[in-house]
Amino acid sequence: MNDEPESGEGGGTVDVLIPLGLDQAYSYAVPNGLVLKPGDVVHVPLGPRETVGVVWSQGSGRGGNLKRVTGRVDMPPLDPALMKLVDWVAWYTLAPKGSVLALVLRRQPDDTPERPKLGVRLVGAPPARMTPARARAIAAAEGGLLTGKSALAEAASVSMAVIDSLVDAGTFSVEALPRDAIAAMPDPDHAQPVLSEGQAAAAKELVASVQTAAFGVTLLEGVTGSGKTEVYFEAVAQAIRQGRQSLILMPEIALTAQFIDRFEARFGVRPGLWHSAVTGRKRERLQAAIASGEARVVAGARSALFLPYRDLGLIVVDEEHEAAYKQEDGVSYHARDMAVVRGRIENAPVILTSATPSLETRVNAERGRYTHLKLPERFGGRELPTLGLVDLRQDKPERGRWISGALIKAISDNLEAKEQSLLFLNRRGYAPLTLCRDCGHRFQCPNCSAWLVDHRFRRALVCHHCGHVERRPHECPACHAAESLSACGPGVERLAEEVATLFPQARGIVLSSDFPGGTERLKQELMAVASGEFDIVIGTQLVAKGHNFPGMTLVGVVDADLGLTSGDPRAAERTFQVLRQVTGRAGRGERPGRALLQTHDPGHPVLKALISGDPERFYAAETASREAAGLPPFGRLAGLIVSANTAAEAEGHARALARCADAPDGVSVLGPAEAPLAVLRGRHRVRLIVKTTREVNLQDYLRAWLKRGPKPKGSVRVAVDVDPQSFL
DNA sequence: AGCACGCCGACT
DNA sequence: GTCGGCGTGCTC
Repeated sequence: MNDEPESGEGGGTVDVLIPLGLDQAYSYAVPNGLVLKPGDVVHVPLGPRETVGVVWSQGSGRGGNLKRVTGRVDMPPLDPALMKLVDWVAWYTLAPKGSVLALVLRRQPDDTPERPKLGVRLVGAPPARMTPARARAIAAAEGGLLTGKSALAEAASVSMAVIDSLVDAGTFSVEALPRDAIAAMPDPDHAQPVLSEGQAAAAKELVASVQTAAFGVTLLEGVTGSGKTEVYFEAVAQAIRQGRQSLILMPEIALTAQFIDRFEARFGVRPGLWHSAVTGRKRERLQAAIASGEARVVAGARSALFLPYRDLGLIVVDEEHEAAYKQEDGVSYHARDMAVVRGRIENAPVILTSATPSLETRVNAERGRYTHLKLPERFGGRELPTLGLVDLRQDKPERGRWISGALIKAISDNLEAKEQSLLFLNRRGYAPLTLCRDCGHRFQCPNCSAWLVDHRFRRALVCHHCGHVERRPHECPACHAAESLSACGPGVERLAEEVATLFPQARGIVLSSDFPGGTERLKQELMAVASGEFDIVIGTQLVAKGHNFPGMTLVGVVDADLGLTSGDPRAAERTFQVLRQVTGRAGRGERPGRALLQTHDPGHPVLKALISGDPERFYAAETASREAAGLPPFGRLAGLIVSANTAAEAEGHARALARCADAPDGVSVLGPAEAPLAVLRGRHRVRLIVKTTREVNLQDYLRAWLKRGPKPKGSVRVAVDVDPQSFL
């Protein structure tokens, strides 16, 4: 029966990939009686211990004295499509194959036995001694239904002790609650959505793409409130009708109760939820349900991409432009791109949704590789806010002030009308720079080249790059002049000071990621803002997305130029996206909204595109400016990260890489001069932008380069801005 | 991922 | 003189 009679091992040999940082599968002998095929999960000896691994191929074994496979693991085998995905992602990200396999195999260190949740049921006579609390508990359990113990206690507003006493009295029986269904069957016809004409047309196209069951990517573009979710739900419904699975990828923070409610309203059940907070047995059960095909719809963060779906019929990437899709530690990949690749491998249509599509996605849409569907209007007749620029050269705030006359007027009007205002400034702390008026000394981070940000509430100087914190001194450390330190520029804390001076009667709040009291308090405050408890919100990026503020009718962007001048090739794009998001916060309730953006450069193409309301204009402007700067077009970029211990070392590596990369035709490095030096936790990382033409396979080139050197001392990683479509 | 080996800083 | 820091290398 065996093809390899020469080996003493009747089963021949297999190459086993181990989920560790190994790029090559190791060969093992297969003991007699064991039949293994690619995809099988096995136990193998590795050095002094045992590990799991996956049979990657039949033996190309090196004959001789191989260790033997210990045995098969009782687990469904990896299907060929998933193996292909692992191979592809490893090749593309330059990560060892084993590291990518680890994303798929994710062994949860979890031995917690499943603790059945206990419920109680009203079965017996009331107890001899009745008390008001007992009566309430019995009333709440009326009907003889099995109710969760703690839920019942809460419903009757009694303590658990009361329930327990009733159990002892024989009034209640204790039974195990049925395990909550991890993946109930969604009903595609549970609730028919009401779609506008435009939405229905887009939905029809998406449904058709699911019906053909062929790979294809559709960009579904529409502003917040245009009903993107309802539209792609129709594609999900179609996949359910066909008995196939759907994956909805979303940024972790987007997996909110709000989304789940909408899903439940449409399909009658909750989707399978996959994110970092789902752990233990629940995670295991969901994984099993996904592998068996029982879980029809999975909504998950980026790691859901590597789950073993049995029959994937649709992938949705919600908010495709979100930076959260980038994984930068370990295997660095962009989940949106890998989703497209998985769709191709599984032959499933892919839907990307966004209000502000990323440039690479726009490029793909423009080149016709993606179908582009637009939902132009806000649903329900709600108007988009009107946007206006304030020219700070004309309307100049006083020295040490940052709010222009026009914006002050707008805020006062809003206060008078009892409507909320949002002041957006993407800068935490009090002031971004502190200097000595006497000697000109500037406070700089000892690790990085960045200025230290004054956090006055915390009485500290903080580096926003590496997290370095020092006390804010009273005298200049260079010239020892007393009381000479001066804050330069505004942060949200300083802005709050100005707001308090200008509008002493207004109720204001500062919302930023260093909100005192942590995330929980922050959530509470967001709710408080939504219910109208504050008049003026001063916030960073944090307020740009997420919570809806129905009473917010004015958004003032304090410094719209911030982020337009940085050396980062994606800075303009990010600025455009965040400004579009934050200005879109105005007028989400009953009343129409408006936004004022303060700028020193009203003619800036990014701002003009923003004001026009047409994102295509931003894309056109960016393309033109990149061309003018001699930068390669988007879609052909790779970021290369080189780590080193000193700035000089990093610089040297960068040069070596640049020289090396210049060798083949079509690959070049936009040298270290253009690569901003960033320092992370005391370790310098140089990011190089490598450009390639489509004729040259950058991945293969870099892989070859890594093998033959000159090898830099630090680690080298390839970031994930390359466009995988070029290689599909 | 573990685990060994190996090379420089502060201690019994 | 050693203990121990973690950088680098190896596991069929």
